[in-house]
Amino acid sequence: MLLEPDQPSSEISATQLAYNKLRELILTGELAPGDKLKIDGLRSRLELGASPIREALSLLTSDQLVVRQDQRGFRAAETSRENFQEILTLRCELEGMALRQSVQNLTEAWTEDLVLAHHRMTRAEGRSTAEFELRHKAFHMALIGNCQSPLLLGFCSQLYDLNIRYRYLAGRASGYEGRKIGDEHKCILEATLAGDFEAANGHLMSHYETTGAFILSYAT
Amino acid sequence: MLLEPDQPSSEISATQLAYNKLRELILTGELAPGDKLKIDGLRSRLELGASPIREALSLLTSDQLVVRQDQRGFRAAETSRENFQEILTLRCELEGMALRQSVQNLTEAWTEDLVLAHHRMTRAEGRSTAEFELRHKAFHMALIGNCQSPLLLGFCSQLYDLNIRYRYLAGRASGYEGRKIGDEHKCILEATLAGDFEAANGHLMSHYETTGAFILSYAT
DNA sequence: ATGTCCAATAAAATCGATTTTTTTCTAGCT
DNA sequence: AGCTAGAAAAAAATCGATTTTATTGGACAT
Repeated sequence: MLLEPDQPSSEISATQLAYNKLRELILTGELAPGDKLKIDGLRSRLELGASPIREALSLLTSDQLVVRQDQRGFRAAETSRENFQEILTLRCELEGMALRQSVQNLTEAWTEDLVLAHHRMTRAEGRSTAEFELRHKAFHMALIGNCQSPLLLGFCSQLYDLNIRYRYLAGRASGYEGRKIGDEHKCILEATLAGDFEAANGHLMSHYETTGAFILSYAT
Repeated sequence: MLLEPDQPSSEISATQLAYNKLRELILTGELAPGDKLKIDGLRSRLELGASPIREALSLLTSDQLVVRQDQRGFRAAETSRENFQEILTLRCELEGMALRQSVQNLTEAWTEDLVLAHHRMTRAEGRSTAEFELRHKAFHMALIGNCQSPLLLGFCSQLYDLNIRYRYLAGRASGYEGRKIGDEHKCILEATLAGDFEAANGHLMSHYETTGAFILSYAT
């Protein structure tokens, strides 16, 4: 018989590790927009060789979180009011599209995924920001996860990340103060479970627009 | 005085070179769907070191042209009928969206871009496939290039590439035989220049649907 | 003073070699 | 025969060092 030797949480490649860490640093603003990302600096900061770091930076470039300059290295992508608007608008359009398709294909299995994702998010509300943000994204992805288009989901995931970066940059918790965020999610969930696309989409869009307006009011 | 010493066409990084070549090889099917992409093999084939090749493969992974497997290397992405359908559908939706916005913002400068792109495409008709495909993509990107959303353009560009790969795989020229492709483009162009989104979109969509049907009829 | 050229420094990009991991092959066992 | 374990081979992933490219600072000439 073959026993699994209790994999010691390694198993993950240095490239993946670098990607995860750098992504986190940029999303949270610890690496600020426009910052030069020197290979040597990151090498000592992450205690990794140049190769996995360069690979990770290449991946982040495709995610629009990093910009590569000819032979002059990498920087964290700049931010701007226009860029934020663009992300917000496009996100609404693509997620609306994906939500419509998801609701059209409504199944019992997906219903269960949704309920579960929502439950996990509410349970994570008290915990760390990182934990909640993870569950929050999972919930939003679950809402559109039944759309039968992996490519569209990938685009939405990317836009979600670009958007959340602005929320971090505007200061922690911003966008959520003074709102019953739990209620908003509940409305979206219930309309979706009921198969009512128009209602669900309305709630979802106003959820985004409200958060967006908050963030814009904070921006330079 | 400072003379430009007639840059000897280098200036391009090994990574970019690897990216361009590999992308071409995969799009044209010279590297077939599912093919194992061994670093050593590519190293000798492209006469480059491992680092730029790995970086290029990472970028192509984000493009969905390559798939990375844990610590088991890279392969050319698989193809399937469903995947093609997904690409086609999503492309129609996103390009429709982008075309609408482009037409709404119609300007004299953009009009000129369009006419120019169309002219270059028609002039390239007799020349090499590579030359024509370049101009063909440029024309289609120009049609939606006035939409004021770089992110959306990026998505469309990616979908265009994924789509054209299927056209190559179905065999050269497929999708175009027995059609007056020039006329189709002309219809799209003229409706767009006239600011008639509905007409332009109709022509564009049927252009894609027709090509799509051709390709599907060839697929396994 | 201002601008240009050149040397010195710093950083990016790339390569070759080493280390890990996966895959393949073979011998031994039931 | 079929299966498992372990050795050998192959490939991926990573590292350290080298090469190339960009940036900085200073001397010289206008």
